[in-house]
Amino acid sequence: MNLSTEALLNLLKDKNIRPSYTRIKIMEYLAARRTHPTADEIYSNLLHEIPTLSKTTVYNSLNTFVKAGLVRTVTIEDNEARFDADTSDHGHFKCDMCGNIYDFPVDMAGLHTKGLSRFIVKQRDIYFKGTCPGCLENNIN
Amino acid sequence: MNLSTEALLNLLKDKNIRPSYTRIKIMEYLAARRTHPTADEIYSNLLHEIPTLSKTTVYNSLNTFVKAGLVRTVTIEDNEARFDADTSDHGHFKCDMCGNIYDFPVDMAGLHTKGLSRFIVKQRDIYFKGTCPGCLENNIN
DNA sequence: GAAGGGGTTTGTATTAATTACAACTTTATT
DNA sequence: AATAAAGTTGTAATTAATACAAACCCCTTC
Ligand SMILES: [Mn+2]
Ligand SMILES: [Mn+2]
Ligand SMILES: [Zn+2]
Ligand SMILES: [Zn+2]
Repeated sequence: MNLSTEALLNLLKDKNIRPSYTRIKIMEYLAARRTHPTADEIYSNLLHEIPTLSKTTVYNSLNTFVKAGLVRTVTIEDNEARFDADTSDHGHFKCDMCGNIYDFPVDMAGLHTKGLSRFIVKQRDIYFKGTCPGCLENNIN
Repeated sequence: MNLSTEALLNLLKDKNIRPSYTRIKIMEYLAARRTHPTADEIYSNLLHEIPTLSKTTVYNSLNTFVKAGLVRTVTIEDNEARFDADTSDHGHFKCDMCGNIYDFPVDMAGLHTKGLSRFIVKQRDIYFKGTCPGCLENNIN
């Protein structure tokens, strides 16, 4: 990730998404970090830069990106969707103490499943939960 | 699954969950099917049998079961939680046409991941999306 | 440069899943 | 039977997400 603004502009154009100022800012925000933010987090953090920003626009833009395949939804939590500009194969780990969501590499080709021979699989999501190294250290009682 | 009512009763007792009539009915409903119902589905379908049932009770019971590890939450959709009395290792496939959620076997031990050596993993969820065989057949245009 | 049109953004209202909470009921204990 | 503890219920509150119409922006055409 961490695309240049120009590379990002072409990414949107290729998908026939008009690269408006707001969309670029939202996409830049997502592409620049690994934090898998919620729509609300994106809205709150961009409000300083774009004082007229509406939360509906954030949702509209994110839905546009997801439909185009530029962004993936991370549903590791049951109460709110998170977003990820990294659409390459990887897993997500959520720490039950700090709430952070970490990326980790997964060998999708080596993932052995049964009974799906007649299914068409379009998307694979792998979600792990537990405790992260940082929280394990801080929690030496 | 498809436990006898007695086996189910012991399951609850072992976890120090008092086996009330409502809880048994909810647990039986879950254990008897593979459909991964929502809280609302459980509520609607049990209302005939338990006319005084409250939706809050369904949520309370499900949360109790999940905390005790008797039921798992399936967050394959971003808008509502689904529930599963089968807590053994298996994956979930959601068909984007009919919306059905299917179980499938996964070799969790053979799942190769990297960078998690210092993490404590407590839960593993595997969610696939695509089209199921039934919908593929019906859709021969 | 005014007029028009398509796409974008915005604010507000609405929907819907989930939780909070206090009153009420049932079950267990003495 | 009295009392305490746990479970259930109905209503209100919370909150993520969508619906929708008005306002806005940008580009083309006259
Ligand atoms: Mn990620
Ligand atoms: Mn299942
Ligand atoms: Zn942590
Ligand atoms: Zn299907």
